[in-house]
Amino acid sequence: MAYWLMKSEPDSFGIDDLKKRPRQTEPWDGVRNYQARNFMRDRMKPGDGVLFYHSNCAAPGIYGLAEIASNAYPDPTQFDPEHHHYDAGSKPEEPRWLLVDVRYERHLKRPILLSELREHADELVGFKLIAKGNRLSILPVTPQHWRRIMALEKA
DNA sequence: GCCAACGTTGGC
DNA sequence: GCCAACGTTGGC
Repeated sequence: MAYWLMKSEPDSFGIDDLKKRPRQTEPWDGVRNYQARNFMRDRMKPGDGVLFYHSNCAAPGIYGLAEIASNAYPDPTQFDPEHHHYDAGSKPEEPRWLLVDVRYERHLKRPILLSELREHADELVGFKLIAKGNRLSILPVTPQHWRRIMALEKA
């Protein structure tokens, strides 16, 4: 069992939206970065834990928990010419982009903001989220970092 | 809105 | 293979 952090912009799809979904589950479509795709394809397994992160908003931070709910499968939006994430170079017989389903677990009792995570940088050495210039939308989280972040929720 | 950091593209 | 130009991400 592994742990992940997944970013989303709450203006388009936040943790509240995930909670309201049928079966509280949503295909995580639109990932167009090879490193993030490879995490989904090669390392994510159903049952893995997810920190649901809100980016590009007034108070960026971790707002809830989710879990991986499927193995990786082709992202249908890559084949839809009308879709914002259409990729003309990807062929159905050889899909370039994959996704996983993500299922809502719970909101955090309180958000753990990026600013607070930075204050605890000494406990989170190596956590890519607080590294400078991080832009990856899916990040692995070590069990140690997961535990420390969970402890912050209760602090 | 600004801008630094990063990934991708494409000419050579 | 190099690297400049460009587009995107995301905090502030």
